Amino acid sequence: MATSATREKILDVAEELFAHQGSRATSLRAITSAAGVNLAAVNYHFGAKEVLIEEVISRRLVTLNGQREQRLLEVRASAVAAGRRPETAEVLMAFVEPTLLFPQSGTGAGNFITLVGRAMADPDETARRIFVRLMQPVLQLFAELLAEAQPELAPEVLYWRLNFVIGALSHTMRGIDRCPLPLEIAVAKSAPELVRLLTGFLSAGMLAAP
Amino acid sequence: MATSATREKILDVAEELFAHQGSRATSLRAITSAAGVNLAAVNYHFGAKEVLIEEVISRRLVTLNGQREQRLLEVRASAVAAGRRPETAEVLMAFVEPTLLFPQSGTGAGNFITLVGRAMADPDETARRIFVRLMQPVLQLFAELLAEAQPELAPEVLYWRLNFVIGALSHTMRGIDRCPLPLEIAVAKSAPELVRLLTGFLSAGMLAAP
DNA sequence: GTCTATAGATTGATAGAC
DNA sequence: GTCTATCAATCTATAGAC
Repeated sequence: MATSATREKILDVAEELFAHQGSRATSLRAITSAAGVNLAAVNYHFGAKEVLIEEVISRRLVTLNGQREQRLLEVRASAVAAGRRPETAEVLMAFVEPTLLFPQSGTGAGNFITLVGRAMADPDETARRIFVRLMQPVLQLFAELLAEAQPELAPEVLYWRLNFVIGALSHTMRGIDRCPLPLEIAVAKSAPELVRLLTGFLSAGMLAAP
Repeated sequence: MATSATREKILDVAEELFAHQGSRATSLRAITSAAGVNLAAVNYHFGAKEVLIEEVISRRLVTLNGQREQRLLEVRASAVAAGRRPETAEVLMAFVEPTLLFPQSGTGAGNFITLVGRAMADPDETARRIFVRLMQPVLQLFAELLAEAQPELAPEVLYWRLNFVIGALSHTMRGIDRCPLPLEIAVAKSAPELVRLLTGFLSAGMLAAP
């Protein structure tokens, strides 16, 4: 049996604590006491802390990447059907929108987006390796579609611009429930507004003359 | 006496290990054995691990932020002298160029840029708090100059675009000595090329119609 | 300033009763 | 499946000889 009330409770609490402190700084005792379960339950259900980390990441990331992939393939299909190239703006929207709207998809999903926004920058090998492996296919597809939208762009320019896109997006993900930079002009924005602001910024950057 | 061979050796090794594993995952034993000094030397020279972390960050960040501030003030001064507004592209260049060229300013400075690129996303409160405090003044100045360059931009749009800039830059900093995203088209670039690519991308994003 | 030795706390993981 | 109790390892920090 894959599901169990205790198992799910552990996953939910671990997700929240990992998002705000990192997996390395979060002890199994902190998780089990906050979840109201016994310390030994973690090892009974997951075997090791590393497996718990992997499960916390993959549980929702598989779903999110499925949404991203579907949106990207729809963009490609409708471009092919119309006999045109995909547009940079719609490719970016297909990746960014599911990501920033994901917190609305279920309780605790907001913690998950913060967690994933940190995963790529995480100095902890364990978490980063798991994350990169799960992201590789959809990132590859994302890169292909951006290349189809701008075939005139040199591959290395496209590669680094894709990195700028991922950097801006993951920073936004980390700050989605609070203002990321502590400045006087800091103003919180709703997720749909952030989608619009971010895709507008990124489209202009991608389409800039090299 | 502020300098000592042992003290500097500890700082250099800690900088490298912190950059690649994070401060939390790096034990004092790992630092002292790699540095070839005694374990107790850390507490003799710094008093506590937290102070060592602060020292590693501030040692070079004060210098880097000084360069950034000087460049930003020069941009403002030359605009005032010419009776015009600062240009978005030159403001971005004043912040980005010293950052990405900093690794050439001394041995081990490349590790520092990787470290700082991670600091803002670091889940560890200690490192992030130290970092944010040191960054606040120059970030404030950076935001002011971007606002002077584009006074028509609503403050909240400017705030979030500044976040996109910082996100893209810090991601680039993390990957300056290797390719950040594991894709087939990954190609390493020299620091001056990255400066040009990044500022071009960011200028277009900042200047996009809202 | 540098060393050995160790205190004192916390960690991930497990054994075994129920 | 859940619990108590505990092991073995690791960590930061310090005391005190040299």
